[in-house]
Amino acid sequence: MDYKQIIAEAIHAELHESLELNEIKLLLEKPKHSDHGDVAFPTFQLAKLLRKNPAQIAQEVGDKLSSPLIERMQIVGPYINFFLKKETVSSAVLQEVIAEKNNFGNLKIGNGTNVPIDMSSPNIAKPMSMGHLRSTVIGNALANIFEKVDFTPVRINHLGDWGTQFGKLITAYKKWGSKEKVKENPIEELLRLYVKFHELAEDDPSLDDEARLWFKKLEEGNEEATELWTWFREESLNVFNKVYDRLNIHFDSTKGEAFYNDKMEEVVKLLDGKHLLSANQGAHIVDLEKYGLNPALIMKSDGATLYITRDLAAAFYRKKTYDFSQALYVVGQEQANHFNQLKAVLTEAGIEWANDIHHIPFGLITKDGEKLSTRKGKVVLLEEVLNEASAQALRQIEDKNPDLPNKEIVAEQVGVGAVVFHDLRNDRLNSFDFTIEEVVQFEGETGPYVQYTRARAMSILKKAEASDFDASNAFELSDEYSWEIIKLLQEYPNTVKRAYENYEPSIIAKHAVSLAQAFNKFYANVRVLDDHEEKEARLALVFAITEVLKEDLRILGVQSPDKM
RNA sequence: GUUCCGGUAGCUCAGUUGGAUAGAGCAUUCGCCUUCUAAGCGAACGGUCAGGGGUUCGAAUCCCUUCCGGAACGCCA
Repeated sequence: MDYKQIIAEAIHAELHESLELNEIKLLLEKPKHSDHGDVAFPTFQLAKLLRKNPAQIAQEVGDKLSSPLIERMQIVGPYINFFLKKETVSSAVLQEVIAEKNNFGNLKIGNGTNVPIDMSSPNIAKPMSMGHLRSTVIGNALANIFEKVDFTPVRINHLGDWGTQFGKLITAYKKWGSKEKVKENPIEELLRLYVKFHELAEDDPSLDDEARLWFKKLEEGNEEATELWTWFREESLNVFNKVYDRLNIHFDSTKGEAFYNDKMEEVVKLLDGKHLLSANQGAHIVDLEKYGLNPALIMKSDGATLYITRDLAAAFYRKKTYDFSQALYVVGQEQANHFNQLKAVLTEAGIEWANDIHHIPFGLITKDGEKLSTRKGKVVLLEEVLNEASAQALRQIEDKNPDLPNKEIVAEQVGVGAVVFHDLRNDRLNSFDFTIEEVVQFEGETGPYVQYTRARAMSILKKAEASDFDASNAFELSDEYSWEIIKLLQEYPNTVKRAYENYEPSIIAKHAVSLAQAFNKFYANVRVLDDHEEKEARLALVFAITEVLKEDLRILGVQSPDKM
């Protein structure tokens, strides 16, 4: 139920000569303080229009208004404050949630069109760090949000399985590596080799030459190089998949950078055909000065292609394969320049879908104030963070709820939930300095707090043996505590819409926290299971809470244990 | 140097399109488990919204400017 709409209609009935219906709706606001009512109409704009004192207008208009939804009105200076009939609104909102269940909040925006989402994209032979977590969980949450508003998301893991680093890796492996050690501990060993390479290459430039040579061989299909590359890739993927399983995130495509090796020549031809390429110090560039950007380097002086060439090839491939309405790239904000270039090159080439490409940037994670860098060995390993979180959750369960069945499973859901939720609860673009204490928290505005809240609600439903409700019943609630919940439930579709429009999962996370806070206040002050004339309506409210919290968490990629 | 992000309570952050008295969580102190899970609830403490100008009936929010922090800026991805 959209009560703002109904209030707007009531006002419009009196003011149709001065303002359009949606103008009125835009003016309506949600007061910050509950003693200012549920909806407020400020009359400043109207005062300007009618050249009258705003307080006077409020008085005159307010006197004439009426609607079955309005319990009472209060005119405070230039504001008309509306207090809604809690019973009527509660019933309508709960009927809606009960009828729609987890589909509550679904919107018809995308017409089912495809939206490829470039996300996660770890580099082969390197460990997954907290930085990859961000791309992975933000991408997954956006995929869920897009699905909820009727798009068809395509989760693409654009693996970093190509590039000059493989030349370095092969060089390092041949010099200092062993098959046994890699088999034993693939990522750790490959990382050790990679770090060692960089350390020694600082004093010995011949190593870089050798690495370049090996990469060249790899590009030319040299057997030994290809064999090593394939092996590194396989071992790495096995390790990654374990983490993805724990996060419960899966991909529709794992076509990585290597997949586009044979598709870049076409890009170069296309750009050349449009006379966009110019030679510069032996390299081929697209000049982007008119976009205020530095030139895009399409081909190096040695003939090798670059990152942007590959991403252009990928963009064309995705358009051809998915005919997308939008294409998202969930990649750190430090690559904003790259995506600006990508769009600018496509625009220069006259590609009409260039503006459907959206870079979804996110903030940097640092450790002790320093940027994480695999090369320097400065990493926060994702797997270790998840392990620690899960272990702490298990300790918490042993302490607070030792009789809980399936402790390990719940501990994993709670621990991983804490980490994922932490990454999604704030604005994507915020940077943060990593500390395990902050990430693995179970109290306050955290994932486990939301999970716990829902588990308490589930427990009430179980005791009442209430699992389903008839949406045609009336569910009239009158107390202040349920009213706060009702208002938050009512906002849900708009919350989903805002999350979609802003590509911002944190809007969902904030809604989950607000809802959980409102429910915990209700829980502390209102008895549900006691005999009371509103008991059935209260149970329905509890049911609605469990549904919407679960849906919020599902969108974020967090599990909802029924007990914890 | 240029461009882009950011600066709100001790710490981490909210603050739809500009609206009434700037809000949470953590931390600290103090209350609440014979009643639906205390991973909870309540209370106290805590602020020149970085500084200065401007636009407006009204600015944390928009514009200009200064300061501070971070990032990016052709042969890595």
